[in-house]
Amino acid sequence: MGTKGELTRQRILDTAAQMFWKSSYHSVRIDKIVAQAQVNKASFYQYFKNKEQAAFDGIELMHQRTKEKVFDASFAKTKDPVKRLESIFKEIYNIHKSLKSSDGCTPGCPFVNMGNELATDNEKIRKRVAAIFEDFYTYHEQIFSAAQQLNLTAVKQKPEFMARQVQGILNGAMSSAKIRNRPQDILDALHTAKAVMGFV
Amino acid sequence: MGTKGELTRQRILDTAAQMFWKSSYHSVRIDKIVAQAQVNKASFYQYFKNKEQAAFDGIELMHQRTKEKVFDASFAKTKDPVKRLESIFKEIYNIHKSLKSSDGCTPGCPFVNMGNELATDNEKIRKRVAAIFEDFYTYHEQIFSAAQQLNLTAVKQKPEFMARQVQGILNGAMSSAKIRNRPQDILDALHTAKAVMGFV
Amino acid sequence: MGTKGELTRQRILDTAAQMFWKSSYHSVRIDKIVAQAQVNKASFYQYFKNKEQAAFDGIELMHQRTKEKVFDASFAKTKDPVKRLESIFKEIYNIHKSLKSSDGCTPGCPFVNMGNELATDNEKIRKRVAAIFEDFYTYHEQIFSAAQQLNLTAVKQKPEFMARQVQGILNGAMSSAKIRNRPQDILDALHTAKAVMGFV
Amino acid sequence: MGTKGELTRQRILDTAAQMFWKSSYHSVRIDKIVAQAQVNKASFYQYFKNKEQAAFDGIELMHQRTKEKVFDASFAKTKDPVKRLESIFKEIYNIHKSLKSSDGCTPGCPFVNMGNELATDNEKIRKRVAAIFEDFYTYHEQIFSAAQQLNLTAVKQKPEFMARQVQGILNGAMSSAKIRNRPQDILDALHTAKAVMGFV
DNA sequence: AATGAATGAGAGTTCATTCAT
DNA sequence: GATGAATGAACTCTCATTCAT
Repeated sequence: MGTKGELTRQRILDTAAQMFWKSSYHSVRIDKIVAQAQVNKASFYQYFKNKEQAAFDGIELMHQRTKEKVFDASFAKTKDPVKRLESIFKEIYNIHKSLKSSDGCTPGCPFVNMGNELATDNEKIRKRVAAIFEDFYTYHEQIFSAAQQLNLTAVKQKPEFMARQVQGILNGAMSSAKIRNRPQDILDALHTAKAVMGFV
Repeated sequence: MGTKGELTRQRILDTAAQMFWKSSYHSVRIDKIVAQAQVNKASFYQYFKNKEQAAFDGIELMHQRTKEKVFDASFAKTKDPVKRLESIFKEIYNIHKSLKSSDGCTPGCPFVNMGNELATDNEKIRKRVAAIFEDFYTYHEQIFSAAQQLNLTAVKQKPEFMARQVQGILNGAMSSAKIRNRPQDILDALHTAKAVMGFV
Repeated sequence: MGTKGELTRQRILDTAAQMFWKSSYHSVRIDKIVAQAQVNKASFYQYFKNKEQAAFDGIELMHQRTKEKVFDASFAKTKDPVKRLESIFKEIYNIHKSLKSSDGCTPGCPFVNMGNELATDNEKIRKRVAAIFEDFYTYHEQIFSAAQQLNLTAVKQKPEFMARQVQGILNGAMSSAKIRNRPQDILDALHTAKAVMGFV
Repeated sequence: MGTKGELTRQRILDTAAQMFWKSSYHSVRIDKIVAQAQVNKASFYQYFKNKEQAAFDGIELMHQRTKEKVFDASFAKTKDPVKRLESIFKEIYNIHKSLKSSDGCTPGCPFVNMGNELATDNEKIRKRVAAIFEDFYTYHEQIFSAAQQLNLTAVKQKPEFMARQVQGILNGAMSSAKIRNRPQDILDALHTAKAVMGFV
């Protein structure tokens, strides 16, 4: 687990995931990853079959991290479904705002980025990204179900449907934020998500 | 105008734009474009300074085409704001559905695709894509303004704000459709867009 | 002779010769020549078999021009051998000085330039350049012979030998002027040439 | 220092420098260099940023080699200024004579070749070549100064001026040798150089 | 566990040249 | 006599990947 090799692997993976997120799969070169991670290029291939595998594993790393820092963290803060939703959007907004300050870039959603870039060329990656969104949907479903049970909404949609809509709004907002280089777009979309869910 | 060279340029540009859309900027090789367009590689460079320029011009081609076939066409069909919105989503859905049938791919939004892939690496492209969305916003503004004037909605938001939200929903839905390989996601999002705009 | 086609040919040839002189054979592209000469690229090939032929004919054009403007002009001015030599160097210096003023470049000797660049790769060009120098030698021979007959020098060398030495000094000076971007080097070498010839 | 990579770099550089010398910058292709040096093309780019850098470094290699084998070697042989000058010309002549025997080519001066070919297009290279000649001038200055001090010459010129003249004669002679494919021209010029310096 | 070095395949781009009108 | 358009071949340079130690 905490062996030297495992630490090296983690460093490479972390570096790669960040770089893919902030730029794109194709425009990040192995050379740059290993330079940034301060490892030899051959070490990269000791831990990853190829670039695709690093991207694949990198997405999963981002998944776990997003789960923990955004979704689970938001759920841990409060039981109120509305506040949970607010927290999710705000956490993502905060990340983007601080990245824009430090790096000057608004990277958008790592899953949408990689998914959109590779979906039609790489079925394996497409499916992995799709699966990650399935996981995120469960959080939105919980929020909406709870809101329905607590009579916090009059909207009659099914939670599974609503979950996809809310994640779609969030994804659209992150693309917007990236393309317009304007993190605020994420926060703006929170209002829309709440409106859709019937959270007055 | 209709000169032979201009036709060749159009053929290359059309081919390139389609390929970039269905795959991605980086994974489309010049070799493949010229093979598909049935021109010599040197001809490509007679008409385009470089790959980036072809992508740039290709985005603009898609912009004009989308404007014409989706937005203007939807506006020409009817004056009813709700129906106009419905038509926009449905046109896009139809395009995706038919592409999935013919090519097997769900390509998503060409502007989001290229924007997300290149935004952080290429400011010129990012700005061009952002400008295209500004143009699309004007349609949504018209729709929402008209709806307000016709008392078709009780929502009090500003049209400029609402326009961005609706386009965001649409973009999110196209990403979803691409990543899940499910054009239906676009149609599903129509319901959400209408809800947000207060179109009962 | 003065036909339209002949004029076009002259314009191309003149342009090409100038460009080869100021840059180099390989770094001047046909595209640039025809753009500068304002002719269609196919016209270039109507008048010249290929790039090499244009260079070949261009050298000959420069030869005729140099003969006329530098050597014959210097001989026409005076019968005094020393003044003839001085005039040759000064003419060449003036050309370089004025080119540096107008174009910012010190192009050196067109024959040495092309000869040095192509001699080992292109025997045809090498021989042509060598032949041009043989022609120039005759002027220097005349100068030195006359000086000997007029007792203007005590140097006993053969005129043919001396001619090569003087042209060598001149060529060395033009290379120096080009590489150091300093036309004055040509004028400085006049002193050396006179010393070698025994012109006190 | 003597690492494997450094040896590879040296092999590439040595090969490139020789090829540039014997042909020209533009007519030597990377493909040919790597074939000759028996390395992969990518290895070339591991050690050199680009072709220009290889040429630049190649010039410096030639500089060091010429310094050592021609100038320093001539100075090491004797303290007599006249003999030192003779040795310089003779060494260069020998190199050319032997190259003509082995390769059939008379390559001329590597610095003049590259300088003349690139001076007007590439300021970086021009300056480097000019700097190399500045270095060579110091040897000629030493020779002429010593000759003056030893009363071996009656010529009153300044050593700095004389140095440029002698190197000019040498350069002119090497161009002549190359263009006429006649190494003897270098030896002939020795007589001229001595005459100019007043070495009877 | 790590690294210096190498490489096949291919990327984007440019060139001199020719075709068709 | 001139031109718009096309092209094969080659160019410089880069990439993901592997070898040898």
